[in-house]
Amino acid sequence: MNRDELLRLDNQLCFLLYAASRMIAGLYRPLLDKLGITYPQYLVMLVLWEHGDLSVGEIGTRLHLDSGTLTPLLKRLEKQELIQRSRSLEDERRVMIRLTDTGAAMKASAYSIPETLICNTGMSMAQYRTLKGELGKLFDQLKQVKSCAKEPGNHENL
Amino acid sequence: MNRDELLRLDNQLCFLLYAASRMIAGLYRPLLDKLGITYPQYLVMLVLWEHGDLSVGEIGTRLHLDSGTLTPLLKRLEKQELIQRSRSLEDERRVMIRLTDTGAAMKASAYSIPETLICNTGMSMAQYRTLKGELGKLFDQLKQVKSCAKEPGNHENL
DNA sequence: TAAAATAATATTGTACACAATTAATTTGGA
DNA sequence: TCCAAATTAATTGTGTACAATATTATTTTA
Repeated sequence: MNRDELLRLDNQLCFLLYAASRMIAGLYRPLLDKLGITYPQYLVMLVLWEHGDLSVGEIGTRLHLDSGTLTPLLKRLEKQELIQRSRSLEDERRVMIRLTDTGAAMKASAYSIPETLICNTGMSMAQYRTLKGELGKLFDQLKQVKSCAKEPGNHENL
Repeated sequence: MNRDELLRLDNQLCFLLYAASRMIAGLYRPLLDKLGITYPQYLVMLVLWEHGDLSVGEIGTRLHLDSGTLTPLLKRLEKQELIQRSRSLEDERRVMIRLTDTGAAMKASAYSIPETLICNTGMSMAQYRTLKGELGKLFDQLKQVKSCAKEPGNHENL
């Protein structure tokens, strides 16, 4: 591949990721509209349905989001009465997120979403598994790169 | 997989896409900071470097972005004097985007980016090719789904 | 144990995304 | 030809992302 080929949009893996991610989020939208939540809010709900009460930071670790993103998002979920936010008693720096009854009950309405979505993408089960495997590998590598970049003295390598 | 398994974050292909896409964008950031542009702005520059002058709509078709996103982004690129915006003379609805000399010259500084980035992800060449192939397939299928949804009378299927 | 370092969250500011609406222009019939 | 439909961008409003900073609470350490 020559220099110009390397810069062609179609040759950018990053663009495929970027575009596919947004297109998939677009497929979620009509399903999540029925629940009255956005796609990032849905990811937060998934984490809470799976793990129960978590602090803002623990949610952020799992979703790779910081408080700048999560704080306003969680306030919106609180306004919808899907979660409750409260300072931890043991450590008053932490803000604990707890599902309300409404929020916990929403899980029942969500069970059908994953399958509907895979179906709507038009992917075969084999294709789904392959892609998930490859993306999982990339994801794990990227997590390593990220944690490596955070080590002291490694800020200039990237 | 039972119902609860289906809703686990780790089982969501969409989350892998979403997280990996943002992490990759994070790897681009230090490289693009040197050029003074953001990742979506870089994608616009890629399209212009590849195709020359294009209308706002043509850029949007290639990047799957609408004028609500592109108009302010392009105004920022114009302020940096990387592009020029001007109404088409043949069709005054269209706004043509043209690279300035500075914008065209920036391509030379970008040639090294794709390889640096793949290297920084830690992916092998084989892994890169496999993932790109699988993502390409998904992308093409999603494009079909999207165009299908746009056909009259198909709004409720998704 | 008091000051310094660290940690957790919130806030501020900039830049996307995208739905919905608006405005201007072009096009295609009746 | 004239006008309704379609096309193209811009605008408005909401909701992420994320860097940088601020704030408050905890932990370390001198």
